[in-house]
Amino acid sequence: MARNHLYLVDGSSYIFRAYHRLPPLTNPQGVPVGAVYGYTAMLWKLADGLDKAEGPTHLAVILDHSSQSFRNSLYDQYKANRPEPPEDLRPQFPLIRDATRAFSLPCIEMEGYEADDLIASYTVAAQAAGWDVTIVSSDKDLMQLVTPDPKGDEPHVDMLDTMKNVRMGREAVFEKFGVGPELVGDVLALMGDSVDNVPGVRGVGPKTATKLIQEYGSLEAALAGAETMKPSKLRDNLIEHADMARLSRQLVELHRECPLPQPLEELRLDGIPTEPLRDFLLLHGFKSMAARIGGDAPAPAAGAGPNRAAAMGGGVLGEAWQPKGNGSTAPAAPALPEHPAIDRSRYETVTTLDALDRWIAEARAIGHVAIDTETDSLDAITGGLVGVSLSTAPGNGCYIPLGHGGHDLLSEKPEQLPMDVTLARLKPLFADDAVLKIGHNLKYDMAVLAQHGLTITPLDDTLLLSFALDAGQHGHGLDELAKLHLEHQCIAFKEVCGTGKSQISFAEVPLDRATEYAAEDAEVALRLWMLLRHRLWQEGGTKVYEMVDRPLVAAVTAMERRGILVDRETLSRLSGTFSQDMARLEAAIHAEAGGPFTIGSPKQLGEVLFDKLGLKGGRKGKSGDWSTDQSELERLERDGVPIARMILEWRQVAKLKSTYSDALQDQINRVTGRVHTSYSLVGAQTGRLSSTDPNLQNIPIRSETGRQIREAFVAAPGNVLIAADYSQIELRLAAHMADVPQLKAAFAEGADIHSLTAEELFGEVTRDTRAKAKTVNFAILYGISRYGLASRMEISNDEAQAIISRYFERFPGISDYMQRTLEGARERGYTETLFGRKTWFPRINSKNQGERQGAERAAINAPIQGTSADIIKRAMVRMDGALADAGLSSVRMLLQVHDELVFEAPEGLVDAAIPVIRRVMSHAAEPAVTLSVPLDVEVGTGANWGAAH
DNA sequence: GCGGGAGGC
DNA sequence: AGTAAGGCCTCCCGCC
Repeated sequence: MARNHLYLVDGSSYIFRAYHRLPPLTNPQGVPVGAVYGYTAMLWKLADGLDKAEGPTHLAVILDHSSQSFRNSLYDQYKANRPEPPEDLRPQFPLIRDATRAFSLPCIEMEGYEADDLIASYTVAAQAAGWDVTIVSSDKDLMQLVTPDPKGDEPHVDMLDTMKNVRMGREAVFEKFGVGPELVGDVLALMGDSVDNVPGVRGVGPKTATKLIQEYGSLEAALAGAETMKPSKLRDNLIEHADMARLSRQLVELHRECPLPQPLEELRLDGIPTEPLRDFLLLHGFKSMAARIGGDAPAPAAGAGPNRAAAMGGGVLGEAWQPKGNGSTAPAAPALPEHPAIDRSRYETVTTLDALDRWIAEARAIGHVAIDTETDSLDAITGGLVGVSLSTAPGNGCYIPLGHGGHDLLSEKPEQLPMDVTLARLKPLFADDAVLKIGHNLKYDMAVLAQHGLTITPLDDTLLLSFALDAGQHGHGLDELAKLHLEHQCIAFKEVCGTGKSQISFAEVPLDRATEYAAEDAEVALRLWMLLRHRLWQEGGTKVYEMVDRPLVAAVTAMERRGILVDRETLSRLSGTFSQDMARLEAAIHAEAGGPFTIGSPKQLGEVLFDKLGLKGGRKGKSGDWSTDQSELERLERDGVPIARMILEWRQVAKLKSTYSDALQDQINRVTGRVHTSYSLVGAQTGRLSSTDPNLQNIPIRSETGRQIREAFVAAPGNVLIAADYSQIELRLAAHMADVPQLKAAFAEGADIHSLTAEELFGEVTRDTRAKAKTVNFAILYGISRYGLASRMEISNDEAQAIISRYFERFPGISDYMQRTLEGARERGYTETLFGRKTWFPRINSKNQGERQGAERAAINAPIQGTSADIIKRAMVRMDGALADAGLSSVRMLLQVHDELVFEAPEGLVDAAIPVIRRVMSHAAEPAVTLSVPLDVEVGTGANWGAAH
């Protein structure tokens, strides 16, 4: 018999978060109900988990009765400077009680006590009765209640963040505070809380507070130890504000012995009467939820898009709360309110400070704002800011021109606000924790604004939202999404600025036209955000978005801005050598061919080789031309055709020269003197990053000639480059995900994985069998076929098939994994990484064999490649903080190459940096995922990138 | 603007 | 019945 499990819902804090995270819905009476909707859906989800292992047997909602509590008598400033809740949130407070009553759930509040104290008291009482407790909240104060050290069968207390759908136990508390729950109060007392106006100690934030408590073991010990600390500002502050710290400790202490207004047993959850609930849902227009109760509720509107499938799930609630088979019964949302069509004539051009302030106030009042920046070039690192557009709701938008005109002596500079004054006013808004900034590819806007000292936080990015939901389904450009989701055609950039030679800078666009274009982008981003946020929340996928991609924006922006130093001299010397090599080879090739032709033209080359010279065995591609690819030329070379080798060499040198030694010189930024690549966070369907302008993820390394290019990537004077890469990460993940005991054991022991495979496949380990085994291992990751392996290994299809069969026999987990993955992809249409990142495969059930097989191979590869991408991204998100915590802020992460991170560090700090880098990377999967294989990280250092390997 | 070819993981 | 037959990318070039 499972024991009782009490869920305590922190209703007051939930509604604030729901308000900021959900679209501003209104009910048929025009009352805003976005937060109420979120709250209702959350209750639904919780009550729906009734029969599940971790689900509630008892449940109560706890609310703040009033803002007065014993804390006010301790400290009259407590919560004194809390801002008033936003206008459209206030009417939603009483509705929270209505919603709770509609579910016939107990709603507990008490004069003079805050919700936190009631929650603490119920938690303690339930624990004493031997119950488990889950606190539904993300309030950091409540983390003090999490059971410090769950042993065996003792009842436990954890927290559940329903918005992010994550449970937080002791580990999560550690991750956040660096100490166990029992010391959280001490940390909180030191750091203070500006929202609640808990004073703390001046100059002590979360980092220092954690460090002090870790070092001294408690607040009192830290205060006592201050006297013996070495003289510093911190020491002075600790001594001077010791009383404030002690007062703060009392303020954050939870009152655990409040009288319980309702006894524990009365909180039992055993069925929800449907009548009052349906009435409530219909009253507020939550139609699809109402429809799922059954009865005479009207069916959701036809064509409700993504909501429809969920709405047709039907009947869950009416049938005594049986959870559905797969357990993930996110309630369907009400149809989003119809917004008026986009009307560009309503946009405002902001040219006065009064108007600017009005927009800023509007953004603060509503709690979110969509932003977009316009520049005079695509280069975000040094491009000039031309204007900023804002939108706070469907139907509005403005453009603030800042850098128009002045480039053309004939045209006058239009009337506009001064840039410095405007940015000074926008700066606090863009950094305001209470105002969510929405945009499409905010990494670009962040880079542009960073030039002026502005930061953007917190943020939501519609590009990343779309990617989290629909990777593999379609592109994620703003215009494409507007067409797809809003049925709206955006003004194209080229309609405003033209193309080619006659293209003008955005700074030259007349203000009326610029306003239409720029404000439209902001409004479209805002409307998309409403839709996509909502879908993400319904369809799942928030975890990877919240924990990985969203925090990555700032990390990647910082890397791009840092850039990497490239030595022009080295490159131009290489270009010279390559020119000579090419001229020499060209002469020899022409002599051999009996006349000049364009070697770089595969068409001409094919004709020369197979028609003119009459070489045998060529094959033709679908264009009807002879194939002249590497394998074809290598075949000719083996047949003793000397021109083949020369052509191969010519191609290699030509590639290196045009793509790297020549092109990279042009990419050195005039202003910074460094090369700043641009990373796309949505460039690869699997979740990998991609790099462009220039692509720094394909700098040569395999050939000796190519490797010389790497030597041009150098550390700044006094610094060293550190290259850290995951060893065999994809094979390790395959071993874990497919659960292959031999492979896992080999990785655990640090054995050579290709040798092990060679032993298993061929019975002996030689240079030759090891090389073959390596090829097979990689082919497996890419979704093997006997044909592919045969051509790669230059053996017959039958031989290739025999090797594959033997591989599957030796490692049965691999073929099971492939089958499972494919079945999942066929049924659901997508695959998932260990962290829950989805990739869609719309062609997985195609009737076209080629398409289908291609999708199958991709589907086998995606979870492995994608999990690897998730892991290195998690490492990147944590890296700067970890380095800073270790006092290594001057160690800078510069590049990511899929399984490698490159850093630049002052010479004296290299030895200190390496263990930090290694630790962050090798533990990056944790705590979300515990791998059954170690993640080894190989680290090299050097004056240049070539030497660091 | 496409496709072949080649650089990386 | 026979074909084509390794995953994820970006960049350059010739050619249309």
